[in-house]
Amino acid sequence: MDGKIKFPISALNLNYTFNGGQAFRWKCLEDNSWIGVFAHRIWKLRQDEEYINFEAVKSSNTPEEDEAALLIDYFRLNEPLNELYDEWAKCDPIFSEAAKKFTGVRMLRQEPIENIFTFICSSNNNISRIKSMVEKMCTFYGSEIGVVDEVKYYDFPVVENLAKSSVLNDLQKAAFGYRAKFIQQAASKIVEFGGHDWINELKKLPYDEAKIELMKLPGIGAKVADCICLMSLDHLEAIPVDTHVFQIATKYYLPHLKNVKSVTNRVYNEIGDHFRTMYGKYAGWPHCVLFCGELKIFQDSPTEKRKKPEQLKPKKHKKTKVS
DNA sequence: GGCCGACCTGTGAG
DNA sequence: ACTCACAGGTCGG
Repeated sequence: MDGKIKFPISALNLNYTFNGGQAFRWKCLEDNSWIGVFAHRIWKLRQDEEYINFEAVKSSNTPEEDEAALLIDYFRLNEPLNELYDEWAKCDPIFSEAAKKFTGVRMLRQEPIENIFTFICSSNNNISRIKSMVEKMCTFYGSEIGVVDEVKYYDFPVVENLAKSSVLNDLQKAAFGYRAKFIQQAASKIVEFGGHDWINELKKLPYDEAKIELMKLPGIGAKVADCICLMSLDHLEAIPVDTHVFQIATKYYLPHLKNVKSVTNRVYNEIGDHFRTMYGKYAGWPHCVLFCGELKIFQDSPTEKRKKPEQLKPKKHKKTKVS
């Protein structure tokens, strides 16, 4: 490994953080290390009790940087997570319960362009297809960073590449469906608005104004805009209200919304405001912890199935890997 | 301003 | 094998 950061595993859980619906490019390898891309590098991460061990591969034309600092920024390691958990637990017994299992969930600070186009793909879509679409964008339009374990890794494409007119046809052929048009058009608009300067403005604007700006892009409605605000623009009070969050809200906090026909703008804002009133400025973070509790991927693990008895049905042809 | 239906396509449960 | 609802929603009427 290239380096290590002294950081307890109790305050960063890579599994919950990477599989909690924030990012779509991280993969867990058989030796329990994680491999993924950000900051123009291929990262291999491996934790032990005390340290985050890391290895970073970059292309020859990528400038040197303090790579530990890049990790600290990406994982927001300077945020005292245990203290924050304590605060949120005081505000909310439901959080307190979820926090017992979901420790070390960190809001990543992702790259806005990647975040924007990933979440345009996410709408009305399933996780595995979202992942494959993101990888397609990277291999089609991203530059190769390097090879690790005989696998090529690509950077997320620059926005100018996604704005090209040929992208529409390419992505339609690659089965992107109606999102092909959203991607090409959104990229064009971002370039038109000023590219990275526009992105940087969004970070400086107040949350609600940044959200309005984002919603000028095709394929970005309230929910996706909130994902982007929360995950890559440092607006941690954003609460993306999707089907899962709606379920959580009606089950635990706002039962009167149980039989609304659809999540209208009014309902959407009521749910977000409820979380913000409860938790304050960082509301999106504890929301993310609660969200983990709703995800299928984190349920029914053999050691802790206590949710639904009917899921104890015998599984056919289930092969268990023995390591 | 709120509500409703259509929407590309792959995945996974039945 | 073969449906068919659904997937971290958005858009236009």
